[in-house]
Amino acid sequence: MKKNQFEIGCETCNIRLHSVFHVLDEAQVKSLSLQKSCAVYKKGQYIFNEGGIPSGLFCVNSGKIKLAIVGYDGKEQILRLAKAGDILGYRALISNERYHSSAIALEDTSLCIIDKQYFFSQLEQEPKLMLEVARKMSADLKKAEEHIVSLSQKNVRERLAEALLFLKATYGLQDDKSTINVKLTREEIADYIGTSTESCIRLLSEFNQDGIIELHGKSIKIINLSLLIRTANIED
Amino acid sequence: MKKNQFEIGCETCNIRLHSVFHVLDEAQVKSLSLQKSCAVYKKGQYIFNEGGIPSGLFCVNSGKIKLAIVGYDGKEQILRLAKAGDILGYRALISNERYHSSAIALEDTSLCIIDKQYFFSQLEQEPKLMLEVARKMSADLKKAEEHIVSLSQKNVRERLAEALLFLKATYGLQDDKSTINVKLTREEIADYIGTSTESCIRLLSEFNQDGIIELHGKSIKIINLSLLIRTANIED
DNA sequence: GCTAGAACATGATATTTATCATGTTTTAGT
DNA sequence: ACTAAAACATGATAAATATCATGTTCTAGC
Repeated sequence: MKKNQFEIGCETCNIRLHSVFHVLDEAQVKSLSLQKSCAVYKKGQYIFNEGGIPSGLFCVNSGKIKLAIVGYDGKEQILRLAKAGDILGYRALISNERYHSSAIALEDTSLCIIDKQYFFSQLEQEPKLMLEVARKMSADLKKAEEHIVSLSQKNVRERLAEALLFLKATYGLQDDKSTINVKLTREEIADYIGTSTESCIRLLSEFNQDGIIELHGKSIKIINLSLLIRTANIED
Repeated sequence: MKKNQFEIGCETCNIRLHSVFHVLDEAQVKSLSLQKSCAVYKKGQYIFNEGGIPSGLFCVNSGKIKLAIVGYDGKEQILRLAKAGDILGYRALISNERYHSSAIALEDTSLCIIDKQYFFSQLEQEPKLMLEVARKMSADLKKAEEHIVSLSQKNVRERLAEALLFLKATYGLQDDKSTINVKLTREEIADYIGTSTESCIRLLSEFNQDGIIELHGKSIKIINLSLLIRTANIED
Protein backbone atom coordinates (compact mmCIF):
# COMPACT_ATOMS: atom_id res chain seq x y z
CA MET A 1 0.00 0.00 0.00
CA LYS A 2 1.23 3.46 -0.81
CA LYS A 3 -0.30 6.90 -0.91
CA ASN A 4 -1.96 7.73 -4.17
CA GLN A 5 -0.27 10.63 -5.91
CA PHE A 6 -3.25 11.29 -8.07
CA GLU A 7 -5.93 11.65 -5.49
CA ILE A 8 -8.78 14.02 -6.22
CA GLY A 9 -11.43 15.51 -3.97
CA CYS A 10 -14.76 13.80 -3.38
CA GLU A 11 -16.48 16.85 -4.92
CA THR A 12 -15.18 15.93 -8.37
CA CYS A 13 -15.19 12.15 -7.91
CA ASN A 14 -17.63 10.54 -10.34
CA ILE A 15 -17.33 7.21 -8.60
CA ARG A 16 -18.95 8.74 -5.51
CA LEU A 17 -22.18 9.16 -7.46
CA HIS A 18 -22.36 5.38 -7.79
CA SER A 19 -21.52 4.76 -4.14
CA VAL A 20 -23.44 5.02 -0.87
CA PHE A 21 -22.11 8.58 -0.62
CA HIS A 22 -24.28 9.84 -3.48
CA VAL A 23 -26.90 10.84 -0.86
CA LEU A 24 -24.62 13.44 0.77
CA ASP A 25 -25.17 17.14 0.18
CA GLU A 26 -22.48 19.60 -0.94
CA ALA A 27 -21.31 20.52 2.55
CA GLN A 28 -21.16 16.88 3.63
CA VAL A 29 -19.13 15.96 0.55
CA LYS A 30 -16.68 18.78 1.24
CA SER A 31 -16.29 17.57 4.81
CA LEU A 32 -15.83 13.98 3.64
CA SER A 33 -13.20 15.08 1.17
CA LEU A 34 -11.16 16.71 3.92
CA GLN A 35 -11.29 13.61 6.09
CA LYS A 36 -10.59 10.89 3.56
CA SER A 37 -7.21 9.60 2.53
CA CYS A 38 -6.32 7.50 -0.50
CA ALA A 39 -4.14 4.49 -1.19
CA VAL A 40 -3.23 2.22 -4.06
CA TYR A 41 -2.70 -1.53 -3.92
CA LYS A 42 -0.93 -3.76 -6.41
CA LYS A 43 -2.57 -6.93 -7.69
CA GLY A 44 -2.41 -9.60 -5.01
CA GLN A 45 -1.93 -7.21 -2.09
CA TYR A 46 -4.07 -7.48 1.04
CA ILE A 47 -6.23 -4.44 1.80
CA PHE A 48 -7.23 -5.90 5.12
CA ASN A 49 -6.82 -9.20 6.87
CA GLU A 50 -9.14 -11.71 8.48
CA GLY A 51 -8.90 -11.06 12.22
CA GLY A 52 -7.67 -7.48 11.80
CA ILE A 53 -9.24 -4.55 13.60
CA PRO A 54 -11.05 -2.12 11.28
CA SER A 55 -9.86 1.45 11.51
CA GLY A 56 -12.05 2.85 8.80
CA LEU A 57 -14.24 2.31 5.79
CA PHE A 58 -12.81 1.69 2.32
CA CYS A 59 -14.42 3.04 -0.82
CA VAL A 60 -13.14 1.57 -4.07
CA ASN A 61 -12.08 4.13 -6.64
CA SER A 62 -10.79 1.76 -9.30
CA GLY A 63 -9.83 -1.87 -9.58
CA LYS A 64 -11.35 -5.16 -8.49
CA ILE A 65 -11.22 -6.86 -5.12
CA LYS A 66 -12.14 -10.23 -3.67
CA LEU A 67 -13.34 -10.80 -0.12
CA ALA A 68 -12.33 -14.24 1.03
CA ILE A 69 -11.99 -16.46 4.07
CA VAL A 70 -9.30 -19.11 4.42
CA GLY A 71 -10.90 -22.37 5.59
CA TYR A 72 -9.35 -24.73 8.11
CA ASP A 73 -7.52 -26.75 5.46
CA GLY A 74 -6.01 -23.68 3.82
CA LYS A 75 -8.55 -23.55 1.01
CA GLU A 76 -9.84 -20.09 0.21
CA GLN A 77 -13.53 -19.30 -0.04
CA ILE A 78 -14.46 -16.23 -2.07
CA LEU A 79 -17.45 -14.51 -0.46
CA ARG A 80 -17.88 -11.24 -2.31
CA LEU A 81 -16.43 -9.34 -5.22
CA ALA A 82 -16.04 -5.58 -5.23
CA LYS A 83 -15.55 -2.92 -7.88
CA ALA A 84 -15.39 0.86 -8.21
CA GLY A 85 -18.06 2.52 -6.08
CA ASP A 86 -18.31 -0.35 -3.62
CA ILE A 87 -17.58 0.09 0.04
CA LEU A 88 -15.43 -2.43 1.88
CA GLY A 89 -15.11 -3.32 5.53
CA TYR A 90 -18.49 -1.92 6.49
CA ARG A 91 -19.79 -5.09 8.08
CA ALA A 92 -17.05 -5.41 10.69
CA LEU A 93 -17.22 -1.68 11.31
CA ILE A 94 -20.95 -1.61 11.98
CA SER A 95 -20.98 -4.61 14.27
CA ASN A 96 -17.80 -3.39 15.94
CA GLU A 97 -15.98 -6.65 15.27
CA ARG A 98 -12.74 -7.74 13.71
CA TYR A 99 -12.75 -8.54 9.99
CA HIS A 100 -14.02 -12.05 9.41
CA SER A 101 -12.68 -12.08 5.88
CA SER A 102 -9.71 -10.66 3.99
CA ALA A 103 -9.83 -8.22 1.09
CA ILE A 104 -7.33 -8.90 -1.68
CA ALA A 105 -6.77 -6.85 -4.83
CA LEU A 106 -7.53 -8.83 -8.00
CA GLU A 107 -5.81 -6.14 -10.04
CA ASP A 108 -4.13 -2.81 -9.30
CA THR A 109 -6.62 -0.92 -7.20
CA SER A 110 -7.02 2.53 -5.74
CA LEU A 111 -9.35 3.30 -2.90
CA CYS A 112 -10.21 5.92 -0.31
CA ILE A 113 -10.22 5.40 3.44
CA ILE A 114 -12.70 7.11 5.73
CA ASP A 115 -11.86 7.20 9.40
CA LYS A 116 -14.05 5.07 11.64
CA GLN A 117 -15.04 7.83 14.09
CA TYR A 118 -15.85 10.22 11.29
CA PHE A 119 -17.86 7.59 9.46
CA PHE A 120 -19.96 6.83 12.53
CA SER A 121 -20.57 10.52 13.17
CA GLN A 122 -21.81 10.90 9.60
CA LEU A 123 -24.04 7.84 9.95
CA GLU A 124 -25.69 9.39 13.01
CA GLN A 125 -26.12 12.79 11.42
CA GLU A 126 -27.39 11.59 8.07
CA PRO A 127 -30.04 8.85 8.22
CA LYS A 128 -29.98 8.67 4.43
CA LEU A 129 -26.36 7.52 4.52
CA MET A 130 -27.13 4.93 7.16
CA LEU A 131 -30.01 3.66 5.05
CA GLU A 132 -27.75 3.46 1.99
CA VAL A 133 -25.24 1.38 3.92
CA ALA A 134 -28.06 -0.82 5.20
CA ARG A 135 -29.28 -1.30 1.62
CA LYS A 136 -25.80 -2.29 0.52
CA MET A 137 -25.67 -4.82 3.35
CA SER A 138 -29.13 -6.05 2.45
CA ALA A 139 -28.02 -6.64 -1.13
CA ASP A 140 -24.95 -8.53 0.08
CA LEU A 141 -27.09 -10.64 2.41
CA LYS A 142 -29.42 -11.52 -0.43
CA LYS A 143 -26.49 -12.52 -2.63
CA ALA A 144 -25.01 -14.59 0.18
CA GLU A 145 -28.30 -16.42 0.70
CA GLU A 146 -28.65 -17.10 -3.00
CA HIS A 147 -25.10 -18.43 -2.90
CA ILE A 148 -26.15 -20.76 -0.06
CA VAL A 149 -29.05 -22.15 -2.10
CA SER A 150 -26.75 -22.63 -5.07
CA LEU A 151 -24.06 -24.45 -3.07
CA SER A 152 -26.66 -26.55 -1.36
CA GLN A 153 -28.85 -27.59 -4.23
CA LYS A 154 -26.99 -27.29 -7.51
CA ASN A 155 -24.31 -29.47 -9.00
CA VAL A 156 -20.90 -28.13 -9.98
CA ARG A 157 -21.81 -27.64 -13.63
CA GLU A 158 -24.83 -25.50 -12.74
CA ARG A 159 -22.84 -23.56 -10.16
CA LEU A 160 -20.09 -22.80 -12.65
CA ALA A 161 -22.59 -21.52 -15.20
CA GLU A 162 -24.24 -19.45 -12.50
CA ALA A 163 -20.87 -18.07 -11.41
CA LEU A 164 -20.05 -16.95 -14.94
CA LEU A 165 -23.39 -15.15 -15.08
CA PHE A 166 -22.63 -13.61 -11.70
CA LEU A 167 -19.25 -12.38 -12.94
CA LYS A 168 -20.94 -10.92 -15.99
CA ALA A 169 -23.54 -9.19 -13.81
CA THR A 170 -20.89 -7.88 -11.42
CA TYR A 171 -18.15 -6.71 -13.76
CA GLY A 172 -19.96 -6.50 -17.05
CA LEU A 173 -18.58 -7.26 -20.50
CA GLN A 174 -15.67 -5.85 -22.46
CA ASP A 175 -16.08 -3.75 -25.58
CA ASP A 176 -16.69 -6.87 -27.70
CA LYS A 177 -19.94 -7.26 -25.69
CA SER A 178 -19.21 -10.90 -24.93
CA THR A 179 -16.00 -11.23 -22.91
CA ILE A 180 -16.47 -11.13 -19.13
CA ASN A 181 -14.66 -8.08 -17.80
CA VAL A 182 -12.60 -9.73 -15.06
CA LYS A 183 -9.66 -12.10 -14.99
CA LEU A 184 -9.70 -14.80 -12.36
CA THR A 185 -7.56 -17.89 -12.12
CA ARG A 186 -9.34 -21.24 -12.44
CA GLU A 187 -8.53 -21.73 -8.78
CA GLU A 188 -10.31 -18.50 -7.84
CA ILE A 189 -13.40 -19.51 -9.80
CA ALA A 190 -13.27 -22.88 -8.04
CA ASP A 191 -12.94 -21.08 -4.70
CA TYR A 192 -16.10 -19.17 -5.46
CA ILE A 193 -18.27 -22.09 -6.57
CA GLY A 194 -16.92 -24.49 -3.96
CA THR A 195 -15.25 -27.15 -6.02
CA SER A 196 -11.75 -28.42 -6.76
CA THR A 197 -9.55 -26.55 -9.21
CA GLU A 198 -9.41 -29.62 -11.46
CA SER A 199 -13.20 -29.93 -11.67
CA CYS A 200 -13.46 -26.26 -12.49
CA ILE A 201 -10.87 -26.51 -15.28
CA ARG A 202 -12.54 -29.63 -16.66
CA LEU A 203 -15.98 -28.02 -16.75
CA LEU A 204 -14.68 -24.83 -18.34
CA SER A 205 -13.15 -27.02 -21.08
CA GLU A 206 -16.52 -28.76 -21.45
CA PHE A 207 -18.35 -25.43 -21.74
CA ASN A 208 -15.79 -24.52 -24.37
CA GLN A 209 -16.41 -27.75 -26.30
CA ASP A 210 -20.17 -27.30 -25.95
CA GLY A 211 -19.92 -23.88 -27.59
CA ILE A 212 -21.10 -22.05 -24.49
CA ILE A 213 -17.90 -20.11 -23.95
CA GLU A 214 -14.52 -19.51 -25.49
CA LEU A 215 -11.36 -19.50 -23.39
CA HIS A 216 -8.56 -17.04 -24.16
CA GLY A 217 -6.16 -17.38 -21.28
CA LYS A 218 -7.97 -16.04 -18.26
CA SER A 219 -10.49 -14.21 -20.44
CA ILE A 220 -13.82 -15.92 -20.82
CA LYS A 221 -15.97 -15.06 -23.79
CA ILE A 222 -19.64 -15.95 -23.68
CA ILE A 223 -20.64 -17.43 -27.05
CA ASN A 224 -24.08 -18.78 -26.24
CA LEU A 225 -25.67 -16.80 -23.44
CA SER A 226 -29.06 -18.50 -23.51
CA LEU A 227 -27.41 -21.91 -23.28
CA LEU A 228 -25.29 -20.64 -20.39
CA ILE A 229 -28.46 -19.49 -18.63
CA ARG A 230 -30.12 -22.84 -19.26
CA THR A 231 -27.04 -24.61 -17.96
CA ALA A 232 -27.20 -22.56 -14.78
CA ASN A 233 -30.80 -23.65 -14.21
CA ILE A 234 -31.92 -20.23 -13.04
CA GLU A 235 -35.47 -20.19 -11.68
CA ASP A 236 -36.08 -16.45 -11.36
CA MET B 1 -53.16 -16.26 11.37
CA LYS B 2 -55.53 -14.78 13.90
CA LYS B 3 -55.46 -11.85 16.27
CA ASN B 4 -53.85 -12.58 19.59
CA GLN B 5 -56.32 -12.25 22.46
CA PHE B 6 -53.56 -11.94 25.00
CA GLU B 7 -51.54 -9.11 23.57
CA ILE B 8 -49.78 -6.80 25.98
CA GLY B 9 -48.26 -3.38 25.48
CA CYS B 10 -44.62 -2.92 24.44
CA GLU B 11 -44.04 -1.06 27.73
CA THR B 12 -44.38 -4.27 29.71
CA CYS B 13 -42.97 -6.63 27.08
CA ASN B 14 -39.77 -8.25 28.37
CA ILE B 15 -38.98 -9.64 24.96
CA ARG B 16 -38.55 -6.08 23.69
CA LEU B 17 -35.49 -5.70 25.91
CA HIS B 18 -33.79 -8.45 23.92
CA SER B 19 -34.82 -7.04 20.56
CA VAL B 20 -33.63 -4.14 18.40
CA PHE B 21 -36.27 -2.02 20.18
CA HIS B 22 -34.38 -2.00 23.46
CA VAL B 23 -32.77 1.28 22.37
CA LEU B 24 -36.07 3.18 22.33
CA ASP B 25 -36.94 5.63 25.11
CA GLU B 26 -40.20 5.60 27.08
CA ALA B 27 -42.12 7.89 24.72
CA GLN B 28 -40.97 5.94 21.66
CA VAL B 29 -42.04 2.66 23.27
CA LYS B 30 -45.46 4.07 24.09
CA SER B 31 -45.84 5.23 20.49
CA LEU B 32 -44.69 1.85 19.20
CA SER B 33 -47.19 0.10 21.43
CA LEU B 34 -50.05 2.08 19.96
CA GLN B 35 -49.02 1.26 16.41
CA LYS B 36 -48.24 -2.42 16.67
CA SER B 37 -50.67 -5.27 16.23
CA CYS B 38 -50.25 -8.90 17.24
CA ALA B 39 -50.94 -12.26 15.66
CA VAL B 40 -50.49 -15.92 16.43
CA TYR B 41 -49.52 -18.65 14.00
CA LYS B 42 -49.89 -22.38 14.37
CA LYS B 43 -46.99 -24.72 13.70
CA GLY B 44 -46.46 -25.05 9.96
CA GLN B 45 -48.23 -21.81 9.03
CA TYR B 46 -46.61 -19.29 6.72
CA ILE B 47 -45.95 -15.87 8.24
CA PHE B 48 -44.93 -14.50 4.89
CA ASN B 49 -44.25 -15.91 1.48
CA GLU B 50 -41.38 -15.80 -0.99
CA GLY B 51 -42.37 -13.18 -3.56
CA GLY B 52 -44.84 -11.43 -1.26
CA ILE B 53 -44.81 -7.67 -0.69
CA PRO B 54 -43.78 -6.68 2.85
CA SER B 55 -46.31 -4.51 4.63
CA GLY B 56 -44.49 -4.31 7.91
CA LEU B 57 -41.87 -5.62 10.27
CA PHE B 58 -42.45 -8.70 12.43
CA CYS B 59 -41.08 -9.02 15.93
CA VAL B 60 -41.21 -12.49 17.43
CA ASN B 61 -42.82 -12.66 20.85
CA SER B 62 -42.69 -16.41 21.36
CA GLY B 63 -42.11 -19.48 19.25
CA LYS B 64 -39.59 -20.53 16.63
CA ILE B 65 -39.51 -19.75 12.93
CA LYS B 66 -37.56 -20.87 9.88
CA LEU B 67 -36.72 -18.66 6.91
CA ALA B 68 -36.47 -20.76 3.79
CA ILE B 69 -36.32 -20.64 0.03
CA VAL B 70 -37.77 -23.31 -2.23
CA GLY B 71 -35.20 -24.26 -4.86
CA TYR B 72 -36.04 -24.96 -8.48
CA ASP B 73 -36.55 -28.69 -7.88
CA GLY B 74 -38.91 -28.12 -4.96
CA LYS B 75 -36.26 -28.74 -2.31
CA GLU B 76 -36.35 -26.31 0.58
CA GLN B 77 -33.24 -24.46 1.76
CA ILE B 78 -33.33 -23.19 5.33
CA LEU B 79 -31.51 -19.85 5.51
CA ARG B 80 -32.11 -18.50 9.00
CA LEU B 81 -33.79 -19.50 12.23
CA ALA B 82 -35.61 -17.02 14.44
CA LYS B 83 -36.72 -16.97 18.05
CA ALA B 84 -38.31 -14.59 20.58
CA GLY B 85 -36.84 -11.10 20.27
CA ASP B 86 -35.83 -11.54 16.64
CA ILE B 87 -37.16 -9.32 13.91
CA LEU B 88 -38.39 -10.81 10.65
CA GLY B 89 -38.84 -9.36 7.21
CA TYR B 90 -36.44 -6.48 7.76
CA ARG B 91 -34.25 -7.26 4.76
CA ALA B 92 -36.97 -6.98 2.14
CA LEU B 93 -38.36 -3.93 3.94
CA ILE B 94 -35.08 -2.03 3.97
CA SER B 95 -34.20 -2.73 0.37
CA ASN B 96 -37.80 -2.12 -0.67
CA GLU B 97 -38.09 -5.50 -2.35
CA ARG B 98 -40.40 -8.46 -2.21
CA TYR B 99 -39.56 -11.25 0.22
CA HIS B 100 -36.93 -13.54 -1.25
CA SER B 101 -37.67 -16.23 1.34
CA SER B 102 -40.67 -17.52 3.26
CA ALA B 103 -41.10 -17.51 7.03
CA ILE B 104 -42.73 -20.62 8.46
CA ALA B 105 -43.60 -21.30 12.09
CA LEU B 106 -41.68 -24.30 13.50
CA GLU B 107 -44.02 -24.32 16.49
CA ASP B 108 -46.98 -22.21 17.66
CA THR B 109 -45.73 -18.65 17.48
CA SER B 110 -46.93 -15.22 18.50
CA LEU B 111 -45.51 -12.06 17.03
CA CYS B 112 -46.10 -8.35 16.67
CA ILE B 113 -46.40 -6.46 13.42
CA ILE B 114 -45.14 -2.93 12.98
CA ASP B 115 -46.46 -1.00 10.02
CA LYS B 116 -43.94 -0.27 7.28
CA GLN B 117 -44.46 3.51 7.15
CA TYR B 118 -44.27 3.83 10.91
CA PHE B 119 -41.14 1.65 11.05
CA PHE B 120 -39.37 3.80 8.46
CA SER B 121 -40.35 7.00 10.25
CA GLN B 122 -38.90 5.60 13.47
CA LEU B 123 -35.71 4.56 11.65
CA GLU B 124 -35.24 8.11 10.40
CA GLN B 125 -35.95 9.71 13.75
CA GLU B 126 -33.87 7.35 15.85
CA PRO B 127 -30.41 6.56 14.44
CA LYS B 128 -29.86 4.14 17.32
CA LEU B 129 -32.71 1.97 16.06
CA MET B 130 -31.35 2.06 12.53
CA LEU B 131 -27.94 1.04 13.85
CA GLU B 132 -29.49 -1.84 15.80
CA VAL B 133 -31.24 -3.10 12.69
CA ALA B 134 -27.99 -2.76 10.75
CA ARG B 135 -26.19 -4.76 13.45
CA LYS B 136 -28.81 -7.49 13.25
CA MET B 137 -28.34 -7.61 9.49
CA SER B 138 -24.58 -7.64 9.92
CA ALA B 139 -24.86 -10.65 12.24
CA ASP B 140 -27.08 -12.44 9.72
CA LEU B 141 -24.65 -11.66 6.92
CA LYS B 142 -21.78 -13.07 8.94
CA LYS B 143 -23.75 -16.24 9.66
CA ALA B 144 -24.67 -16.58 6.00
CA GLU B 145 -21.05 -16.25 4.95
CA GLU B 146 -19.94 -18.82 7.50
CA HIS B 147 -22.66 -21.06 6.12
CA ILE B 148 -21.19 -20.58 2.64
CA VAL B 149 -17.73 -21.65 3.81
CA SER B 150 -19.22 -24.66 5.53
CA LEU B 151 -21.25 -25.77 2.50
CA SER B 152 -18.29 -25.18 0.24
CA GLN B 153 -15.49 -26.78 2.19
CA LYS B 154 -16.86 -29.28 4.68
CA ASN B 155 -18.23 -32.75 4.17
CA VAL B 156 -21.72 -33.73 5.27
CA ARG B 157 -20.57 -35.21 8.58
CA GLU B 158 -18.79 -32.02 9.57
CA ARG B 159 -21.71 -29.89 8.45
CA LEU B 160 -24.18 -31.93 10.49
CA ALA B 161 -22.03 -31.59 13.61
CA GLU B 162 -21.71 -27.87 12.95
CA ALA B 163 -25.48 -27.57 12.45
CA LEU B 164 -26.18 -29.23 15.81
CA LEU B 165 -23.81 -26.75 17.45
CA PHE B 166 -25.57 -23.94 15.61
CA LEU B 167 -28.96 -25.14 16.86
CA LYS B 168 -27.55 -25.30 20.38
CA ALA B 169 -26.17 -21.76 20.06
CA THR B 170 -29.42 -20.45 18.60
CA TYR B 171 -32.06 -22.10 20.77
CA GLY B 172 -30.03 -23.23 23.77
CA LEU B 173 -30.51 -26.38 25.81
CA GLN B 174 -33.44 -27.70 27.80
CA ASP B 175 -33.43 -27.95 31.59
CA ASP B 176 -31.38 -31.15 31.47
CA LYS B 177 -28.55 -28.97 30.08
CA SER B 178 -27.91 -31.33 27.20
CA THR B 179 -30.98 -31.59 24.96
CA ILE B 180 -31.12 -29.07 22.12
CA ASN B 181 -34.14 -26.86 22.65
CA VAL B 182 -35.73 -27.18 19.21
CA LYS B 183 -37.51 -29.95 17.34
CA LEU B 184 -36.77 -30.23 13.66
CA THR B 185 -37.55 -33.06 11.29
CA ARG B 186 -34.59 -34.90 9.78
CA GLU B 187 -35.63 -33.37 6.50
CA GLU B 188 -35.40 -29.84 7.95
CA ILE B 189 -31.93 -30.53 9.31
CA ALA B 190 -30.99 -31.88 5.88
CA ASP B 191 -32.44 -28.74 4.30
CA TYR B 192 -30.20 -26.62 6.47
CA ILE B 193 -26.93 -28.50 5.88
CA GLY B 194 -27.59 -29.11 2.21
CA THR B 195 -27.78 -32.86 1.98
CA SER B 196 -30.38 -35.56 1.32
CA THR B 197 -32.77 -36.58 4.08
CA GLU B 198 -31.39 -40.12 4.00
CA SER B 199 -27.79 -38.99 4.47
CA CYS B 200 -28.88 -36.81 7.37
CA ILE B 201 -30.74 -39.70 9.05
CA ARG B 202 -27.81 -42.04 8.51
CA LEU B 203 -25.30 -39.63 10.01
CA LEU B 204 -27.50 -38.86 13.01
CA SER B 205 -27.65 -42.62 13.63
CA GLU B 206 -23.87 -42.75 13.34
CA PHE B 207 -23.47 -39.89 15.80
CA ASN B 208 -25.77 -41.84 18.10
CA GLN B 209 -23.68 -45.00 17.75
CA ASP B 210 -20.48 -43.01 18.27
CA GLY B 211 -21.82 -41.72 21.58
CA ILE B 212 -21.87 -38.10 20.40
CA ILE B 213 -25.64 -37.68 20.70
CA GLU B 214 -28.75 -39.53 21.82
CA LEU B 215 -31.91 -39.47 19.73
CA HIS B 216 -35.31 -39.33 21.42
CA GLY B 217 -37.77 -38.77 18.61
CA LYS B 218 -37.05 -35.30 17.30
CA SER B 219 -35.17 -34.36 20.47
CA ILE B 220 -31.41 -34.47 20.19
CA LYS B 221 -29.38 -34.81 23.37
CA ILE B 222 -25.71 -33.94 23.23
CA ILE B 223 -23.77 -36.61 25.12
CA ASN B 224 -20.21 -35.72 24.16
CA LEU B 225 -19.94 -32.04 23.34
CA SER B 226 -16.17 -31.93 22.84
CA LEU B 227 -16.38 -34.83 20.40
CA LEU B 228 -19.19 -33.03 18.59
CA ILE B 229 -17.01 -29.93 18.34
CA ARG B 230 -14.10 -31.99 17.04
CA THR B 231 -16.40 -33.67 14.52
CA ALA B 232 -17.49 -30.25 13.29
CA ASN B 233 -13.87 -29.26 12.66
CA ILE B 234 -14.33 -25.73 13.95
CA GLU B 235 -11.32 -23.49 13.43
CA ASP B 236 -12.24 -20.46 15.50
C1' DG C 1 15.14 -13.68 -23.44
C1' DC C 2 15.78 -17.25 -19.77
C1' DT C 3 14.12 -19.80 -16.19
C1' DA C 4 11.55 -21.27 -12.18
C1' DG C 5 7.25 -21.39 -10.40
C1' DA C 6 2.57 -20.98 -11.06
C1' DA C 7 -1.31 -22.04 -13.64
C1' DC C 8 -3.59 -24.99 -16.83
C1' DA C 9 -4.96 -29.41 -18.60
C1' DT C 10 -6.46 -34.23 -18.69
C1' DG C 11 -6.58 -39.18 -17.53
C1' DA C 12 -7.22 -42.77 -13.94
C1' DT C 13 -8.93 -43.93 -9.63
C1' DA C 14 -11.01 -43.42 -5.08
C1' DT C 15 -14.35 -41.45 -2.19
C1' DT C 16 -18.33 -39.27 -1.01
C1' DT C 17 -22.94 -38.67 -1.42
C1' DA C 18 -27.40 -39.14 -3.82
C1' DT C 19 -30.85 -42.05 -5.29
C1' DC C 20 -33.77 -45.97 -5.22
C1' DA C 21 -36.06 -49.48 -2.77
C1' DT C 22 -38.34 -51.33 1.07
C1' DG C 23 -39.96 -51.65 5.62
C1' DT C 24 -40.99 -49.67 10.25
C1' DT C 25 -42.47 -46.19 13.38
C1' DT C 26 -44.56 -41.99 14.61
C1' DT C 27 -47.97 -38.43 14.19
C1' DA C 28 -52.06 -35.95 13.23
C1' DG C 29 -56.79 -35.84 12.07
C1' DT C 30 -61.38 -37.97 12.23
C1' DA D 1 -58.91 -45.34 19.32
C1' DC D 2 -58.23 -45.89 14.42
C1' DT D 3 -56.14 -45.00 10.18
C1' DA D 4 -53.73 -42.65 6.54
C1' DA D 5 -49.94 -39.97 5.81
C1' DA D 6 -45.70 -38.42 7.14
C1' DA D 7 -41.42 -39.28 9.13
C1' DC D 8 -37.76 -42.38 10.18
C1' DA D 9 -34.57 -46.00 9.13
C1' DT D 10 -31.30 -48.86 6.51
C1' DG D 11 -29.41 -51.51 2.66
C1' DA D 12 -27.89 -51.59 -2.24
C1' DT D 13 -26.49 -49.19 -6.10
C1' DA D 14 -25.46 -45.31 -9.04
C1' DA D 15 -23.70 -40.90 -9.88
C1' DA D 16 -21.03 -36.98 -8.90
C1' DT D 17 -16.92 -35.17 -7.53
C1' DA D 18 -12.34 -35.21 -5.26
C1' DT D 19 -7.89 -36.77 -5.40
C1' DC D 20 -3.71 -38.33 -7.40
C1' DA D 21 -0.63 -38.38 -11.15
C1' DT D 22 1.66 -36.50 -14.96
C1' DG D 23 2.63 -33.39 -18.51
C1' DT D 24 2.16 -28.84 -20.81
C1' DT D 25 1.82 -23.94 -21.12
C1' DC D 26 1.96 -19.51 -19.37
C1' DT D 27 4.09 -15.67 -16.78
C1' DA D 28 6.70 -12.84 -13.70
C1' DG D 29 11.18 -11.68 -12.17
C1' DC D 30 16.11 -11.65 -13.05
